[in-house]
Amino acid sequence: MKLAGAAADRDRWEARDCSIDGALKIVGTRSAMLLMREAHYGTTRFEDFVRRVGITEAVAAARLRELVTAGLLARRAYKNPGERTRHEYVLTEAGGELQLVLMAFIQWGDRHLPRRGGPPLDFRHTGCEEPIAVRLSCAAGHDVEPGAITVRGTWGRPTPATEKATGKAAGKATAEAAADVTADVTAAVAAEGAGKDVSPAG
Amino acid sequence: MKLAGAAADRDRWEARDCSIDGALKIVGTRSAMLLMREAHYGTTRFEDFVRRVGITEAVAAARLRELVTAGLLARRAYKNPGERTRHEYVLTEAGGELQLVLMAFIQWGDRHLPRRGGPPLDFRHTGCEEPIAVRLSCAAGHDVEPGAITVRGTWGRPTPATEKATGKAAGKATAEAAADVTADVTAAVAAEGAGKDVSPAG
DNA sequence: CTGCTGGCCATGGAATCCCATAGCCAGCAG
DNA sequence: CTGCTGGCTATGGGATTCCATGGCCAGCAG
Repeated sequence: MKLAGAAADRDRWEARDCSIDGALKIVGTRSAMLLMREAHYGTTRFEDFVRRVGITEAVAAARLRELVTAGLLARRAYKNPGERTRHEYVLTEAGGELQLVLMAFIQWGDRHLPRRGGPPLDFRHTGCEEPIAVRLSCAAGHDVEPGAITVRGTWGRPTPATEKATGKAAGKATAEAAADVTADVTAAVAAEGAGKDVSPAG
Repeated sequence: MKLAGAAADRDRWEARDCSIDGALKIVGTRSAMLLMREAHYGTTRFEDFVRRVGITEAVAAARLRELVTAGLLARRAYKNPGERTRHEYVLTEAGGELQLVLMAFIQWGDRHLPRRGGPPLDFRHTGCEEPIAVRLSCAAGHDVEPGAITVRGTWGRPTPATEKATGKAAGKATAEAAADVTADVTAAVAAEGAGKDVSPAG
């Protein structure tokens, strides 16, 4: 990666609003990540989560509640005929998109974790049956080699992307930052409060 | 995802050798993941890691040592003229390939974390300057939609992939598994006893 | 009414992770 | 020789994360 533009001097900005850090606050624990793994494998019931992940009910209950609050899972009532009403945990859109993170982990682990006998699971494209890989590509369709990434801060002078990315919500901050690029990062990038408003989807 | 083949019945196998779990043992803490982030942003010196990640020296020292042991970073001596010998931490190949995990986290966080003003960083393909995305694709070049993944266990009858994946390192296991598919999962994937009948799921 | 099951909460204790503070050591500057 | 700086190590305490055990509750079976 190459830092450029407003991000060029790494000591001038703090990565406080970093998406990695934010994501880790939600799925940063082993139990949370493995629960999401199980959800992607199709598990929906409390007891199945507990058994398949190998955690205690207390931890499962706490973690599932957090994941529902964070909008990665939705808790839904359902009822099989002749049975009592139960609850199931289903992936929301946000939870479903965690698939790329899970697949990236799996791909990395399959390649770099010392293990006897190759990867335990085989992931293939349904239908064409070719093996699946996580890749980096740009909007022009090019494969992106690991070193060919340029990172820019969006708080400085607007780039083609920040024009529309920040235009709607941070016009003021953009103007400020454009005027003085030095002492800005914590004001424009970092922050603390959080609005949470999540809608369960598909 | 669709579970198929030997993996079809989720209650018949344990995900103990799971790559996600294995990866989390190495980069599962906030400090480790953020240190890897900084390494990808080009940081190499101890003090810079401490300051830029915002952790204490004690934690940085411990985590860096673990990451070196795990093979994600390499500790190298170097000497600028007129200065004492110092050590730098540089990415190994395994560490470099964690980029997909980091980018997947960033992409997910940029889309789903509530935030005002859009993502703080902008990642573009060096040269062509188009925005970068993490994607799933198969060896035939197709984009893989989230639902179009078929997951199979490699411990059962060999798939086209396990032929060569396990062929070099676990030829014996493959032979055993092919001969008798029953007491397999615990031996190949998990580790604990639970020999039950397995119907050749498909 | 009692028993059973699935889903969940409460408690106590252990382990892990982190911070803050306070050193230690090597080597260059003075 | 002393001071200073970068790169650590040590100690003590707090927060988080987890496990094990046990209890609570809803609702269906008997």
